[in-house]
Amino acid sequence: VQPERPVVTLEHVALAAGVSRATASRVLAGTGPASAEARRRVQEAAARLGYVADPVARALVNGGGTRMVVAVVGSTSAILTDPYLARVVSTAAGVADADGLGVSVQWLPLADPTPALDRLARDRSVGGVVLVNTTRPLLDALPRPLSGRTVSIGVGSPAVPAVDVDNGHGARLVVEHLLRTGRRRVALITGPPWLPCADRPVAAYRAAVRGAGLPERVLPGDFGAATGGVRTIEALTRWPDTDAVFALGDAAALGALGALRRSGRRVPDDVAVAGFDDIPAAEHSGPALTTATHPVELIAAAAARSALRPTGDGQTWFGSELVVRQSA
Amino acid sequence: VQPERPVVTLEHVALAAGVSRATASRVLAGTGPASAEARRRVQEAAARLGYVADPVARALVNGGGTRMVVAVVGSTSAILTDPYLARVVSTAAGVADADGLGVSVQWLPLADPTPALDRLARDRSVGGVVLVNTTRPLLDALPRPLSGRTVSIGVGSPAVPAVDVDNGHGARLVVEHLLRTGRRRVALITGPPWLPCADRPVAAYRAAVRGAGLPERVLPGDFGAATGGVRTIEALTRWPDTDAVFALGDAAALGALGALRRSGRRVPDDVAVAGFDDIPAAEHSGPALTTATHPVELIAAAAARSALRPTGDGQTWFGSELVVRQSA
DNA sequence: GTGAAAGCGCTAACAC
DNA sequence: GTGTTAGCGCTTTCAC
Repeated sequence: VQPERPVVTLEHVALAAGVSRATASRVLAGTGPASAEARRRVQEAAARLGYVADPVARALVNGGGTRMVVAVVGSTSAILTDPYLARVVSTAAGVADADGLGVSVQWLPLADPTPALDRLARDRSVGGVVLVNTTRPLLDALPRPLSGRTVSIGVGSPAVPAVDVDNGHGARLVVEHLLRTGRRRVALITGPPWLPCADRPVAAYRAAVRGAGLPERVLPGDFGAATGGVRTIEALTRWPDTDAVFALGDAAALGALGALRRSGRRVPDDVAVAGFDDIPAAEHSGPALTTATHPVELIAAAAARSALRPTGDGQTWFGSELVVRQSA
Repeated sequence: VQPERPVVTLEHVALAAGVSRATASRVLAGTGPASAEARRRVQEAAARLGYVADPVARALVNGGGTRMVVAVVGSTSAILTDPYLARVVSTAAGVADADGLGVSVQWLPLADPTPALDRLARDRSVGGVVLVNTTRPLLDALPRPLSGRTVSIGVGSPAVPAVDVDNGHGARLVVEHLLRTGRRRVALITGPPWLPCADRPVAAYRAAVRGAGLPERVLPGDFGAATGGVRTIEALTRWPDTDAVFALGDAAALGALGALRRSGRRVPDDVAVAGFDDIPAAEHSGPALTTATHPVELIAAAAARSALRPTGDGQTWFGSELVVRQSA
């Protein structure tokens, strides 16, 4: 039972304005010439009738698709419930709405993303793709038809523009803060090893620490709180004089906080903890987390916009700022 | 420069299978009769050519729309960056993807939602609507064409089915836990007064507290951390013997935690704090937050599904469970 | 059971 | 400038 739907088509507007459909279309779509008089009458009629162009018909004829898909790479589909991803999708959905487009989310299996990518390339409803957590091999294997309307949040490639936070700079700010406040043995808990956009902050950490003549202590993480806790204990076992833990990702840092609390260490007295991203929860942990900002909404909006209308920019990095709270 | 897009249309499949477009359509769409032989040949051809029906063309002819919109009521458009909303949108986007549909988010001004709703009703690309944070008046003013493909997360109406967490029961569990553990002066910080789905937990609180012969102490909140903190201090000023604060919404509870810490009270020793929703951050606050679960993903998925394909269920409530941590 | 033909609502050539 | 004429890719009567 299809409920009755309003039927105000271009035809009606044209009729009411006393012009042809073509003229009405030109006026309303803003393409092509039209006399001032015609323009006025069409607009008046459209407004009076409450005409809204059907994005579907429009999409059919000019082939721009009807949706943008946010495709996220991960080892399991559990990545789909990630809060960070949710913010990206939600922001993209707000941007796409302005064009009458929708947004979908899909999981791209890290192990074998090709079938999913091919399906995306074939699907003519897909107007643009925003890749999240991409790897270089995946970018290089991107089906031809997708290039030009795909943008990556994270690492880019010659064919795929990238948008991201300047996490190299953000990480440097955090490490410098740690050193400035007297920390001398800083351990770093990284993101997943396969994720290339998490390499920049690691490099920044190494440079800063080495530059100060201090030891590099790097442990692989996965952005998760549980792993953050485990690696923290590991660091303190392996290097008992560790006086600061810097986790890439606030969730991991919160995990570190929990592990330290359980093991009887005082934060920041015994060991300082810093995170990255400034998620909402960072403000409310005990103690509140020192971290660096990650303007997810800005990044997602920029990515969504350029997936829909390619800009030609190869690389866009948004700034990251230090947020000093209690934990470090 | 429109990049080359794959062009395998029904026409090609029909040609390759040696049948007419009509027959190919019947086979592929699964509607109408077709001989076993025709069926086989069409399917083989489709598979071989990698044919994927164009959802846009399909939508144009059968009018189901190409997207679902999540419309959220709020006093300002800032509501669009709410993490809870993000989880709803992201989940809906996953569900819609299965149908080749996208999802958009729109803000419905609390003060005057009508223009936005009318636009929604007129927009033929809108296949379904999921309302978030609705009010009864808004539901009653829902444009006709929208009914039947709209579902509300929160409060419902005769015309609009509702999906929500059973927050009445969840709130009862929390209050009972508080009383069971010896609390006798429990203050409640509510959600925004205009939000009807936040009434059930208030009623549950009143019933539980009154049933135990204890005083009712209700303060209006808005789910925000800042207000949570302010109201907590207010409660302790007005009723100094308050020994527990129950905030509807974990963010508000986290705000309460922060305010208590700053004012020198110990949690849970001096006053217990409980929240509602079990957001990710609840686990990592100091102390970790006692709360009740809110299966947002389950709810959003159910809502999205029934917006797309009406089920006829009037009201669906998902369970809420007590999560006891350190704060109460 | 199958094909021919008529649209869905819009845009884009191509004459006038 | 403006109207006429074709389609975009699909589903769907309606004859056969």
